[in-house]
Amino acid sequence: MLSKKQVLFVLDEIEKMFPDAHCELRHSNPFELMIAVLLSAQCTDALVNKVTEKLFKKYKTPEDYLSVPLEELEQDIRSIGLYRNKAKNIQKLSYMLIHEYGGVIPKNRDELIKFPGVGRKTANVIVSVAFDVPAIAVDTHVERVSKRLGICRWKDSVLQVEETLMKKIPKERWSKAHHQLIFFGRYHCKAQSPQCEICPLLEICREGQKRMRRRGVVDAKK
DNA sequence: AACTCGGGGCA
DNA sequence: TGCCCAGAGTT
Repeated sequence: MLSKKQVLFVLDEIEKMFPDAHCELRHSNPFELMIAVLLSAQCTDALVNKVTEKLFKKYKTPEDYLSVPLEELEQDIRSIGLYRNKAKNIQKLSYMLIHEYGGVIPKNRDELIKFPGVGRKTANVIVSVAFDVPAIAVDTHVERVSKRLGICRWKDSVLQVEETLMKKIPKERWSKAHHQLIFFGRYHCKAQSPQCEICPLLEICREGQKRMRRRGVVDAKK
């Protein structure tokens, strides 16, 4: 596994590639962010942004989401997959927010996870982006990149990946590191086509070197 | 750990 | 056409 120093090298190299890594979900307050992150599950955020552009004009408050029939909210987010679950969760979440939290979104993970549709990953994004609380949300990109590079072990669970990242990265860099790993995973070290040939991290990347060796064998056969 | 929800985007 | 996408809840 990579040492702390090597992990910081990774982050510094990604900083050169993506100096403006940030949350790309459209939102102008914590409540909108909460809705947007919930909608983004198993879906590209470009699509989420397209939907929320209209959605946030129609619905401003938790009360707004409860003022329409479930079927109407479903139609408003229909172009996003899993829309029946998500519409139901948004209304339930809105009800809880009003009746149990006085309309104020809690700032700690343990409270946020109690909301339907909000898991550990979503909660981490909310606290880190909306409230500037240090956190590392492990999604598919962060997990894949961490395992390929050798920051953690291949068979690590999501929770183990998160713990390892927190251990190897200084707390003040957690939130930024999260977005850096996201950008690196989404735009460079893609699930289907990692661009190892032009990757500045190849020299310390376990999976990248393995891939290049495999490719060398293939090329030699030609 | 495996399964389900799911329309849109892309090869 | 087939496969995947800033996951979470249930079994």
